[in-house]
This record gives sequence, C-alpha cells and structure tokens, in this order.
Amino acid sequence: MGQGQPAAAPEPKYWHLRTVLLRTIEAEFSTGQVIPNERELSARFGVARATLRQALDQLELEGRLVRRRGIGTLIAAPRVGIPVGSPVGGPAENGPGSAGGSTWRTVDCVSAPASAQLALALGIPAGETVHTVRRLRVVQGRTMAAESLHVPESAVPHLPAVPRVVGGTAEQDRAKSVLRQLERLGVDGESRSVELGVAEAEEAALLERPPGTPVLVVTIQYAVAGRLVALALSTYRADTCKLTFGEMGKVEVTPVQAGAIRTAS
Amino acid sequence: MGQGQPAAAPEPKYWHLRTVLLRTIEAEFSTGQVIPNERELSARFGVARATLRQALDQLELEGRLVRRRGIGTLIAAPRVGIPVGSPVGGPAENGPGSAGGSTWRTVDCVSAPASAQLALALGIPAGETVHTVRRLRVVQGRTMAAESLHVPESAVPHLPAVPRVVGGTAEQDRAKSVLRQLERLGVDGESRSVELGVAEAEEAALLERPPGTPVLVVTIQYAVAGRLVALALSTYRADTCKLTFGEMGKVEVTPVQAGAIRTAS
DNA sequence: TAGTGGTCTAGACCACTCT
DNA sequence: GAGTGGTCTAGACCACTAG
Repeated sequence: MGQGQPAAAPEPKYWHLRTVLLRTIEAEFSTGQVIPNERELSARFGVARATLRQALDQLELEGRLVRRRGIGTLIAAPRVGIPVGSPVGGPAENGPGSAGGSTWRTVDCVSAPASAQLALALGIPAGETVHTVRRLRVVQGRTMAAESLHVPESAVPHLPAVPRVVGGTAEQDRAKSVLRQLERLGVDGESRSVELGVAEAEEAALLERPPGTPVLVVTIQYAVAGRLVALALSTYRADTCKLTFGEMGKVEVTPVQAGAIRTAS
Repeated sequence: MGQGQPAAAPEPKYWHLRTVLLRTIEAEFSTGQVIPNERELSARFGVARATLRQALDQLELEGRLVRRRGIGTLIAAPRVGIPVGSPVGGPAENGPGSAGGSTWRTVDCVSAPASAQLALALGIPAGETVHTVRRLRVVQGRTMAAESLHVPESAVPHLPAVPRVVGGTAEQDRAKSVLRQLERLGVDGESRSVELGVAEAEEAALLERPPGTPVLVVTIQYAVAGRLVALALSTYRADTCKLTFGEMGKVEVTPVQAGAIRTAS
C-alpha cells in the first residue's frame, strides 16, 4: 500500500527531545538556572514523563544538567579540569587553566591482609599486610574524587609497626606516615588508566551522590626501579570532572570545550 | 506510633537487583554467555520489566553486560586496555599487556574554514582554513574510537594546496599527507584530557552503536615549541575501552581489574 | 513466525526541600 | 503543605534476529 520512505531508522522520541532540549538550554538558559519541571516539560512536548526523563538522563550524563531532588533541574557548570598527576601525596598540583585549590582529605587508614584480587594486582603473596589510605580529593571546596591507595607492607618497611590505629588524629598521622614513606622511595614510574564505572554505596556517599552515579575510575600503578610499590584506585565524579593528563610545564593552552566543538560540526 | 528505625534511606529496588544480578553473573556465567531474557528475569524477581531494565542499564554502563536486540543479554568481555599515546600518526603503538593490533582507518579528510569554536580552541583567527582528518581506531578487528584531527593550514604550510579532494584514494592520500607533515614538525609536547560524553548520530554510526552511547571523550593538544599545532578529538567506546596513559617502557605490570578490587572490598 | 531487547504510555506513590 | 525529582508498575507496540 505504498509505504513511502524506507523507514530510515526513525529516531527515538527521547533522543530527538534531548537534541531539542540541548539547543534550548544552550540558547535560553545559563549556568545555575532551573529549567521548567518535568511534569510541565512532558506536557509541553506531548510525551510521557518517563520519556522526557530519558532525555534528561542523557543530558545529565553529558554533564549539561544537574537534577536536585526537591529543587528542580539546573543547568550544570562546565566540567572542572582536574590534573591526574604524578605526585603521590602532594596537596596542591596546580596547572594554569586547571583547577586550583586541590587538596586531599584523609578518611581512613587501615592495615590489613590483602584480598586475593588485591594481592594479584600488587604482585605480592595473598595475605601479606597492605596499608590502605582512603582519602577524598577536594577541589574548589567540592568533593571530586575518592581514592584508595594501597601500599604493601614490604614496600615501606620503615613504617613504625602500629597494631591497629583507627579514628582520630592517630589515624591521620598514620596516613601521613604512609604517604611520606612512599614519597621517600622516589617513585620513578607510573602507569595510569581510565575507565567508566559506577559508584557503589559507600563510595557514593563519600562523593555525596546516590549509588549508581557514573564515575571515572582511575588506576595508577606506582613503581620504583621497575618494581610495583603502590596501587591507587580513584573514582572521579564523571558529571563534574574532566581529567587532564598533561605533561605539565610544556603545553597548557586554552582549556578546550570538547562538547561545543563536537556538537558544532 | 513507633516508627521503628529511622528509615535508613531504603535502597532502591533496581539497585539491589543490580547487586544481586552482578553476584549471580560473576558466579554462574562466563564471557559471551546469554543470561535469561528480561521478561523471565522480571517475573523471577517479582518486579516490573522497567525496574529490571534499570538494573541491567547499570550493569551495561559498568561494562559487565552487552545487550543485543533480537538476541539477548550477554556477559561482556573484560575491557580492552588501549594506549592513548603520543604518536600522532603511528599505526601500532603496542605495550605489553595492552591491545595489540591497533590501527587507524581514515574516513574523511576535508579542508574548510574553522568554526568559531574550533578557531578558539586552536588559537587561530576564525575562518582560517583547517585540515580535518577523521579516522577510526580499530583494535583487534573492532572499531573502538572515532577521531577528528584538526590541523590549521598555517601549521603545515608545506602541504600541496589541493582544492577539495573528496572520496577515493585521493582523499586517503590527502589524509596521509597531513599526518606526515604533522609528524615532521616534531611534536614536542602535548596535553591530554578525558571526560564522559555520549555519541551523537554520525559518531555513533561510526562506532557501530546507537545514538546516546556513552563514550570517553579524549582531547589532545599537540604543540611544537610551545605553539599549538593540532587538536585531536577522539571518542572511545566507554563500554569496551579502558584508556591507558602509561609512560611506556617504564612500568607496565599486570593489567589491573579495577572492578574486582573495588567490589571485593 | 517466535523470541528478544527497545521504546513509550498513564498513572501511582515516595523522598526530599523550601516556605 | 506544596512542589520537585526518584521509583515503580502493568501493559502495549515496535525493531531486530533467527530458524
């Protein structure tokens, strides 16, 4: 009966909506402003609320929107460039154009036998004691990442053997000791990787986000003379972070707005 | 009337489901196997199909599952480690433990005036001609990334002035010329960044994925003597890629399974 | 043709924030 | 209490793949 065009893979409604919304918010809204609520938008576009939400989900994943329960949906600020650098413990590693005021805040410091997985990754016998420092990376007053730094006992033999410090300033001191010892080793190589993940319950809480929040999982292997001495597992908030791996001091030109260029083509 | 506990922020059903499913598939399934279909799973767990799908969405985002229309839901293979390295044009940049057989396949090569956004990012006057090479990164026979390499005309003045080559081997040659000229410049610095994004229509097609697919957007600024000479915008499939930024030749120990360690804690 | 995942709907209720 | 986003349901239909 004359089907007209060959279908041409009809674009899903939610995807079309996302595009329309993106154009709208770029043209008519600015950072921090709240857009109309979901029920109104879904009515305005003549779709079910679930469909509208699918479109908003996309834009949130792209870091263009932030949704706050009880408040509304806001235009997100551009992502913050965060250097993922060599210094193991250094508090501030500022690069021009990048985030200033980056600090680490220690959460935890425990020494415990390595799990099978962890031992494998560290290249040590299973069950060997590993010092684990958990800390948060705070940039411009906002918690951007949670990190677990694993250091096998054998790599930092000069650490005073404290049985089991937990809580208070004692734990903070313990964490500092581990970091200091690690720095003294003179790390001369590292291998970094980035992949997509989601924050689980505890991690999510540290990042002040709900479980399931997308994160960029950064794995850093620190080595001394070709021998692995530490493993850092960091999860960065994917909504607000742009990780930078600059060879500092060489180039550090204008921060590029990738989204704008990719879309503009 | 005695409310019992202080609520304790009840875990959403879909999140609990995700955890249960994750444990199940880790224990009882292996890479490539298909798990029961959505209708059966939703019945088995006593939830609506939409709720089950929310759980599967999470696991897919984590790279644990792959869903294929008309086929079923499969256990995904572990992510492939892909070096994001310095060589501008080099075909294979293999690191031990990382992906071998990495090649680039040229798609496009056009010379056109820079858009405002692109000019800004390249630090050139708007409207200056820019050579853009689009190519795909193929690893182990699978398309993993799409890249747009932008080189301002002024950076590679020795390029033969071809008016507008499109299609066929001529375009391929043109692309090679641009890459060769760029290599001859002797790039001595670069700045890289990674952030989360989604693939739009055309890009998604190149990556053989539906629109909205999560990608890792890699931005590389190439410099010669402190001057920006090229800008590469690459989008890597977030489901299958783990990007590695190793200082090659120093360490390259066992590839770490971040997920396993993060979950095992 | 049967079975799969993908999209969409209309409606309900909950958890949270602000006033 | 009013308004917001977050979760969940039950059902429908579509697009794709396979035998």
